[in-house]
Amino acid sequence: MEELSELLLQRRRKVDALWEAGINPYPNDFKPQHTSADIVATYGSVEQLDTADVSITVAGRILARRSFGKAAFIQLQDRKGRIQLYVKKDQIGEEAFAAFDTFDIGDIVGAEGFPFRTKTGELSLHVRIIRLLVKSLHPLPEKFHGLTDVETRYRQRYVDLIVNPEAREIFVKRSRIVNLIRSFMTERDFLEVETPMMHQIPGGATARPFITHHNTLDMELYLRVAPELYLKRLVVGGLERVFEINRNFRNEGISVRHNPEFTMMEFYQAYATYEDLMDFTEELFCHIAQEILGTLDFTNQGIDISFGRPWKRLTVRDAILEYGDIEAKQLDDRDLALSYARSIGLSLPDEIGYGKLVMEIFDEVVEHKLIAPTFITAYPTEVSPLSRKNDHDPEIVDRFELIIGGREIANAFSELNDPVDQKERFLAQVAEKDKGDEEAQYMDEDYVRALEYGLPPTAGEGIGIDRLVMLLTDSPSIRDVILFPQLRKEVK
RNA sequence: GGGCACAUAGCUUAGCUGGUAGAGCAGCCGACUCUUAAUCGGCAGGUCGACGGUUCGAUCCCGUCUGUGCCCA
Repeated sequence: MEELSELLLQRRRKVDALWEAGINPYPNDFKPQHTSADIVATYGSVEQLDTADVSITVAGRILARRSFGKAAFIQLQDRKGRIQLYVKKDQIGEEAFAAFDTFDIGDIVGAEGFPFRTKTGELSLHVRIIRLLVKSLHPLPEKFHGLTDVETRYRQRYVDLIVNPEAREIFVKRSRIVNLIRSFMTERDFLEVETPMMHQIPGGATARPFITHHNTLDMELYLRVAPELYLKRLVVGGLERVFEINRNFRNEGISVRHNPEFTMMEFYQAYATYEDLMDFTEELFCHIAQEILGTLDFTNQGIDISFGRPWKRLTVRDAILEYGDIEAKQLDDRDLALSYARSIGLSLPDEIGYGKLVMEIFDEVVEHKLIAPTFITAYPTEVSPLSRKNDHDPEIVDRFELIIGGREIANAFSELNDPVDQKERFLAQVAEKDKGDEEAQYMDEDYVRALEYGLPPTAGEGIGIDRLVMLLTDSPSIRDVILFPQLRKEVK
């Protein structure tokens, strides 16, 4: 038997007392017909309320209570917001008022009454009937500061959502953003699909997978790191425009930008190029910002960001030359570039490939400096095993990443649809894996076979939903936009 | 994986060069029929994250561990 604090014991005694009095502390027979927002919508603009014959029913959690002996104000919170209730002894009756007196902050109640304005003009509900619907056994956090301890906010998100309206708003916005994306895609004739989360061969991204096991089939399975290879199989199958909004899992570190499971929207459009997708992305992002923020100009963590079009486009090479302290002939020479990389503090093996080296330099000297939306293009073929080679320069691919606020938000490319080339690229990845690169990709024979049937010329893109939500809700950490972020085991 | 910081009542927190803790809110009792961080009087609530060490004595100093945050890889 766990030891309970005085506070918790008091609440439990109240529940016991209710049972003993023949009252169920957890009834389920109350149907609220209105929300707090309904009351405001209907009566909020009416100055003189003559509504004593109106009947409103609401339900919600008691967040605050101000008692005066024979009357009290309580603040009720439901899914739409908050509304003040006025409870008066000579209105609800002696017995009901005695019961009401035992209600605690945190309890869930149902009430019936009529709207009115208090002396100070606040629209409130004048209660005729009030009932306990759920007895809460825990005291809520302090009313003024709320819950600020980040660990508790993440571990007990339900408490965070009860007492911190800002937290709730973030997740309401997140839902709206996802809905906007979904309808934007659907209106452009994209088909929403669901592809496997459990892969026999993890593919579609350079990342370490989570491994799991299927008992009946006695087979190792991997949680997907990306849906890419399955979505492109669908394009082979003739579903020329598809998208999926779902979770990816990557067995990597946790940071303010990384959660082991995170949400991506991936989409593929036949007969499009990566350049088409840059325009498409600008349109999508501007649409979302306009709907969510009402503007294309906003601030994120105190820094001004504008979605004003057109967005800057820059090759990886030009970006390094612009933001790094390095000359072109230095960057273009592998050995000189390697010594430059080491001079800025990167520790890299001697045998590192030139493409990887360039991206290491890019990540170090450029990425965090790109605040305004910027499309970075012309990625090394070596680090892009699923992208189409550039027609004029086989060392680079037709790919871009979108960087906003110093963070990668999207990744897109014209798809590699030459099965012979794809097989060679897979083999190069396998060689890297054999050399010990745990992030290198696996050979996927069936995917090559699908390409052999013919993948239409296609472009595809992945957009990080969590990071997009961070951007539009001004959240400093990915944990603020994921309802239940991953944490270590809780200590008792 | 490395570095730095933090962990005190349900919540938000104070606590000086080491002498075993103080507040606000919440709670309980009492007063109060228009408050909104309601007000007024009283009361209670703490193995100071865990385990070791130093010391006559540790919330405080040292070590290890756990959790969290930030930075780096």
